[in-house]
Amino acid sequence: MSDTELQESTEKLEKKPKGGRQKRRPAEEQRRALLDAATQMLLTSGPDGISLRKLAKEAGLTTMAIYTQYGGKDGVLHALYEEAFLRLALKQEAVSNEGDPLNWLRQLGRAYRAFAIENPAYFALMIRITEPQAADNARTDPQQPTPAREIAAQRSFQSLLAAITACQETDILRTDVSTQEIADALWAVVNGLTSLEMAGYYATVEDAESRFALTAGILIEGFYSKNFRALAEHNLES
Amino acid sequence: MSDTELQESTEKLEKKPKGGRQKRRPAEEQRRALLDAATQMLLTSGPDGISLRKLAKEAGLTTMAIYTQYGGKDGVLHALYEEAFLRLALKQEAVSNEGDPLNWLRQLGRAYRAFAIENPAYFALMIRITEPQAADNARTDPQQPTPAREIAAQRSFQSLLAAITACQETDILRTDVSTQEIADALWAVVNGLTSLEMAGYYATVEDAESRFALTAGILIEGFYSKNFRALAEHNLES
DNA sequence: GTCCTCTTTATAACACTGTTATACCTAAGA
DNA sequence: TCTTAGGTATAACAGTGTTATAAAGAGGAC
Repeated sequence: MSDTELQESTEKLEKKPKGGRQKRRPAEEQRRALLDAATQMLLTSGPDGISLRKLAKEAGLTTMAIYTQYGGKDGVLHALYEEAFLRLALKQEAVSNEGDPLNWLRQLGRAYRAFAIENPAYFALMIRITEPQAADNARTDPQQPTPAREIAAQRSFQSLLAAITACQETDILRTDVSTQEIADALWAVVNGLTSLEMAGYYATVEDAESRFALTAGILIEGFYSKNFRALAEHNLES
Repeated sequence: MSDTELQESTEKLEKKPKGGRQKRRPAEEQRRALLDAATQMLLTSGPDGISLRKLAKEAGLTTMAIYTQYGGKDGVLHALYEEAFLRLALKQEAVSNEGDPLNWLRQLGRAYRAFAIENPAYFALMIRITEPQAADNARTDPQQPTPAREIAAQRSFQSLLAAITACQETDILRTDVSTQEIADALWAVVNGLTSLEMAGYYATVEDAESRFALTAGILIEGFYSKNFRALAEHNLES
């Protein structure tokens, strides 16, 4: 993971100066120092271990700077949240999309799980904001997207949609179900399995891996096209 | 939901008096008053809205009483957590287990989702403690069960295991995969779908229902036995 | 019934948290 | 250079969970 790539995306979020008046150099440095300290704090102590006062002390600033730069604790968490999705997206995009589209799809699922295992703090943050809070709220006002709803528009979701589309175009997966529906189903399952594993539900890594392979595998097979299903069964018998 | 049933189970958790010396009547009343106030606070303000000071004031006690009765905030949350699983278990057991075992299994899944929709605060609490925290910890010391691991031993899981066993005995579901494996798979999917819905991922209730039906349906079909699969396809064609 | 002991109380303090009001000061525009 | 809008620092505010300490209560022993 290159820092420049992360930096690029982070700078997009920079607030545009309203009146053009700003201490520009120090402001960017502070933003970055703050985010770096927050990242470090997230990795070592988890999402709950982040304290504004410790954060300010770590970055050599006062708490007020956090408010001017990020608007408060929620702003810092949101920035980390976006960085988490960016890191996931980069990992998804690192999966080779050449060759068998079905293998590509499977590798995407494995990459999702691998990301959670490698970055448990980031994963915790991601599903934390995905927490139950405003299911009704989301329905009453669908125009205002809930954090969870944004995920569908995230970069990391694009790889999944592309892989499924490729599988549908090569007559591996059914086309009588929309790409979005298949993506939703696969995401729900992969995320559900990974969440349980991270929560310590499975006793061993082997257990977690076998459950993941079994469940995700069965679901994907359920979306096989008729032709591909016949082909797969034929190959299995011979 | 009858209060007596809940009371029964709650009293099981009562700490046994070490020396036999205790103000018995007031102690039990306080415990209950505290838990009732906590339940009320959970339902109105969510898990984060619970404050020990407000709780004590609501129940007409001081904060110290909470520490002697529950040992602190974690103790209160744990009590609510157990009550949540008890309520879920009662809802699962209310599903009729007569007639078609496959229908029983399907209804159990729907009951899980219905519980979350009817009791969003309880559901939030349940998956909150199921949060990523100690996956590694659980693996290094499998004897000490993680909260998430306890779920498998909970009453609510027993219905699921029973339904799957019934389906296996009537040659509806495969027997080359263990009951536990099927239960794990179904739970991961149903919980994953429900979590996403409660997080506001699906725009409409119809969307959520159709995704639930599609994904859970496909997974269950993947566990069909050969005979039942042939039978199902035959019925579908005619 | 009286005394002793141990537990539960109540009060208050401790060490934090996120947030905000109020001055101060700096840096940019006219 | 002067003015002014902005960021900065200090400190206060309103909370939080937890804990030390002293007063009060109840139960068993005698």
